[in-house]
Amino acid sequence: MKTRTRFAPSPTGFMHIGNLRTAIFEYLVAKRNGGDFLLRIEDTDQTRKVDGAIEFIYKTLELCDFKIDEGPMNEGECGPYIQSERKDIYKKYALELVEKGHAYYCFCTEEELDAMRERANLRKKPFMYDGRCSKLSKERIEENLKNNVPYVIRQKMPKMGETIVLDVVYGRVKIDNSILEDQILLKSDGFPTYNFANVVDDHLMGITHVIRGKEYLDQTAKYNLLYDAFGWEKPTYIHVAMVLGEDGNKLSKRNGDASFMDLYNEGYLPPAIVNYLVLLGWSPEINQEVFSMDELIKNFDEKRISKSSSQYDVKKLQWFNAQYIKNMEDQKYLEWIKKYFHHDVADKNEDWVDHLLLIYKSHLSYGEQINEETKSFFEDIEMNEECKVFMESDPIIKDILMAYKEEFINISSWSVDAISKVILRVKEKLNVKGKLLYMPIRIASSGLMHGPELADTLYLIGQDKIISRL
RNA sequence: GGCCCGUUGGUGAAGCGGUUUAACACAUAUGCCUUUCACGCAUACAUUCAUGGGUUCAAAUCCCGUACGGGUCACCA
Repeated sequence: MKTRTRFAPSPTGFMHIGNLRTAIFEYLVAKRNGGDFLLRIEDTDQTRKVDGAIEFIYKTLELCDFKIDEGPMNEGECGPYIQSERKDIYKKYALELVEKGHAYYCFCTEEELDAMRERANLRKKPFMYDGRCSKLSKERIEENLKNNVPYVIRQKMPKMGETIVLDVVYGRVKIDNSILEDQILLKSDGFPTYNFANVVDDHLMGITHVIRGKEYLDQTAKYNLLYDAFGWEKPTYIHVAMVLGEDGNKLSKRNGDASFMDLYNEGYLPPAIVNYLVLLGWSPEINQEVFSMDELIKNFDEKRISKSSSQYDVKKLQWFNAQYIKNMEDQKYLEWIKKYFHHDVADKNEDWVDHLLLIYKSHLSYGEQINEETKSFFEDIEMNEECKVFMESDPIIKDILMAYKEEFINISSWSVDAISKVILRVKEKLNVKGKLLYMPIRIASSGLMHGPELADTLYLIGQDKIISRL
């Protein structure tokens, strides 16, 4: 059987890295086995829909270099790929279950349910629907339906015994049937619930491997019961532990910026993000960390997904990103970094800009950083305390700076080479070296104690500006 | 609260009963290199695998309890 996996987000227009990481796993499982990766939109909750969300998801997956074999914008045989457009399908299958005696009509109103819940609360008992509507007579049901009494369809759960869930990561998990509520399959608005839609769609779309967050592990018992009721073959389940935020808490929109788009907009490269994320909760058998997509496909093995949750760590992401930046071709790098570079360069020529950007290539962790790093080339400089302390640490520094100034004024053709020679001459003239030779001029010209190659830096700041800053 | 799952260093993690005096990577610290900073390179960083017991000649690795963390119990997904 051909391996088929699916990414099934709800269209909220927001994708945090935990979701993305699930998509990565789904994609890799499919491609590792030469299978298909599908996109399905789970919009059964009509209140959460956001315009443009589908395009947003396509864009995100495309940036990450995931090829969608079937989805709402490139339909295959199993369409539609948007759940709200499959309403009739769910109803048909829900009715089939009623027919078979595995589900029943329930006419309890939300008010009635609330009251039951209230009563259970008072007795400090957890509430569970008691299945009273499953005992309704045929005539009563007929009559209610004829009178258009609103209804939901509930799944009939076994009251005894246990259901076994087999999972690639967590192994064999036993769930007591007595805790399973007669869950709603079809809501009174005719839409299916998430759980029901999932089972029906996964089966109809030929999904062989279901990869999802660990928070669904308990629910899987209900899924299995549903598959059994239909007489369908169950998929292979791969539940993955959560990704936690840097503070060790659950990721959330509020508490940080762990969204793919935010990272992308800050100048993190999608392949680096993917590479970082895939290693969060999964480790390859070989001792390697930087992987191309092809290498990932070759090396991925769902059996090596870890059971415990892992914490997101920007520092490591930054390291990955820096690796990817360093490995870019210069031309590609320039094209890319210019999207993030916002300083006003109207009065500079292109070579100057390229030169500047290039000397920072091996210094960057993410794109946006270029603006802060190159600030001293565009704005007035401001020394911090550390610099001031250094500048006053030795009286000879004044002489050193004067020497530089004189030399710079005398340079007739301003070039990196000429500047290097000046540095050498100052060194001999005043007999200083190391920090004392470099730091004064570095601080005076850029206001910083670190940066790329000094001669390049001075060259780019420009003769006039340097002299005036001295 | 019931049920389910997890627990190796600041972080990601390897490890699947003996060759582990716990790999590798990020971060951190120090040194080397470049007559500076960074880049790069090198070294250091868990006597110990949440904890208590047990099984075994031998346990991070198997079993049980405890603690802690997380998840789940909707006409949300």
